[in-house]
Amino acid sequence: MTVGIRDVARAAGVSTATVSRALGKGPVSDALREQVEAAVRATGYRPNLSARRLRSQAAQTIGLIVADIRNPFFTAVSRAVEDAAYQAGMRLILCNTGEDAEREALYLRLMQEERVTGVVFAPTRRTAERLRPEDFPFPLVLIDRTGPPGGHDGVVLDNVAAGAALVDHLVEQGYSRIGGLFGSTSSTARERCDGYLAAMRRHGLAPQVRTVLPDAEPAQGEVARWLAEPGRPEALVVSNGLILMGAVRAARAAGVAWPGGIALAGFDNEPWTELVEPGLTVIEQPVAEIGAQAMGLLFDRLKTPGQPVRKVVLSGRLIARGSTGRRS
Amino acid sequence: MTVGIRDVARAAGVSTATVSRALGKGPVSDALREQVEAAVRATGYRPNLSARRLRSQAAQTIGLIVADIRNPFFTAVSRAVEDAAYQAGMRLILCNTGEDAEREALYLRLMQEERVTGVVFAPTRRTAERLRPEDFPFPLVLIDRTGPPGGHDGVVLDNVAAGAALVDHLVEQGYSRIGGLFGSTSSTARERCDGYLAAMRRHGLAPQVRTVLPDAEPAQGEVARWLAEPGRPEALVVSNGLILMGAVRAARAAGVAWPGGIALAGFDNEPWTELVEPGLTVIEQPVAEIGAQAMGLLFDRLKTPGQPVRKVVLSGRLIARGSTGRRS
DNA sequence: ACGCGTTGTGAAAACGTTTTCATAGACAAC
DNA sequence: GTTGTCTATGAAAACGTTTTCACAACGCGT
Repeated sequence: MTVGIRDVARAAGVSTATVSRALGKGPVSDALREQVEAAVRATGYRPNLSARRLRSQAAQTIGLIVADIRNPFFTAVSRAVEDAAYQAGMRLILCNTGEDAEREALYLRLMQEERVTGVVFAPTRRTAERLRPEDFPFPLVLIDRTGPPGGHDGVVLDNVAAGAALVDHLVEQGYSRIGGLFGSTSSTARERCDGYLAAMRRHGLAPQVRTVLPDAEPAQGEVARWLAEPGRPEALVVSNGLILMGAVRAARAAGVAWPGGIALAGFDNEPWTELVEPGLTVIEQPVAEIGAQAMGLLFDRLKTPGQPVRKVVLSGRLIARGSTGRRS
Repeated sequence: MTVGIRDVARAAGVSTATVSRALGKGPVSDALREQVEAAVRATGYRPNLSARRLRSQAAQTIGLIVADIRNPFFTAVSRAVEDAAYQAGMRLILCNTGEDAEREALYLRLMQEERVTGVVFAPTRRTAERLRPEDFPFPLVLIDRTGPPGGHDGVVLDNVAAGAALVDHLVEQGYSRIGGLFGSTSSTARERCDGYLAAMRRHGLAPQVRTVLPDAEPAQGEVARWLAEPGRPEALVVSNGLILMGAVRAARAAGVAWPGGIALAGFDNEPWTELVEPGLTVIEQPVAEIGAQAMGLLFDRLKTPGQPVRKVVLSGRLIARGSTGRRS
């Protein structure tokens, strides 16, 4: 039925071993190599990667496990990861967990069964805490979210500093009743909250924190409720792009303009944050570099398994726009 | 080193065949099945999927090949495809081509070598034209873009109708000098252009068409140039979300307000199109359904290989917003 | 008591490669 | 001329499963 390496061997008048070597990097005379290549063209042979993987024990595959590819942060990171992977001759298996610990476990098990070369993973806080390196036969690089210190390689934003930077900026612009709305599932959101709290304390201001599932709809609901309350904040710091979108929606729906009605500052410099008047103040994450660094860490560990665990901490960049204009 | 099925068999005191059957669906007595399950737990056995695939000739893998996962249309579709795939117990291999025909060919070859169960593919026009079913040993479902009639199953938008609908809407709102800016690489863009042209003709208006690489930067540049010309249009129809973003950017940069300065209408109801004042008029595509239908077609063809080629044509929905407000 | 299908099991073949091992030949050194 | 070190090659083992095949044990109708 399907043409295999033995068909090629027969057509070229050589052994299967020689075909394998000619196609790979083994030592073969130029004459035979050409014969083999001709035979490959003649037969239309395509190697069977499952067989190759089984025999050579090298999957040449990396797994990418994120909460939701529709989150533009993960979209951008995944693109960088994919580029690096294919550049290294590896394929990418994509998994969306929807912030669900059970699916995380399921996919991690799947990765073991695939015998993948490595995994890039953005875990929920719950999973990150019980992630033990010795349970995984492959390098596991954490992105965006981080686990207990010393566990796995990872690349994250300096979330505490970023959270504080937003507060500092708002204070500088004349705001003092600053609320914080953070995602409930990730260590990242918690760190950003920590930064927020530290900065508020430093400025002698009273923090108001709420948490929410990190998606647009829950965030919109929570902000709508918040805006309707009597002592509502003058400014809001939120912990990611989806929540920011929910907040914008809620403010629009409530007819609250900004920065007049409520100042808004968040994370992720998505294209639309510049476009929605008068522009949203955000911390820009170096998304492409996060993905590239993650793959870098992964390849390094493959090359030098014994090396100490490394965490790359990247800095965000504050982009001030109209949504945090000076308080009048 | 790594624990295999024979280790489990030894631990359970049975043959490897029995282990395989106990884990799969073969007939095994309850007693032995329990013994096997215990042995699996005890040994921490994880099946090797490469070996399983090699032997059973069922890859349980579907490939997804798109231009760029960062295009929100593809992001949303891919999420739907992934959901359907994992629900059916299959994994997803993701590939970005960047609208490059060479990479498309590369990835299609990769899919053959992976012996995938099926592929969902959004080809460039160039590739779509030379896509012959007999070259592929697996079902290939085209999304968004379409090939020559009768070639492959596919699910697309009714692009001609959608392109015309935007023109009709603009005419109704009082515009007559309506330009069209379309992507240069996809059949989709061409069809939307056809719809635009037909509608313009029907209304007795003179069309002005330009094409551009379907990404935000090229589009922004083209629109900026266009706006600077003397006989510039009063309204612009563009063929996808990225181009729309470029157009908005260019209008902003040129200080041209809308709908006053230039009316804007495009495709893809991304969240930000509602948020950027006064809202952008777009054709909404049923992204989730496109992905789901594609997988449906794929599974149908696996079940009934001989059935005639099917093309599912879905309708877009016009969402009128402020960007095409009545011409004053 | 006999044949006969059914069911559960194990031995061994098969899947399509890569890799190990053995060997034949070429060439250099003594 | 013998020995030794290469290099290119082929035969066969190996990778870890599933599947085929053979067979024993069992219940059933005659």
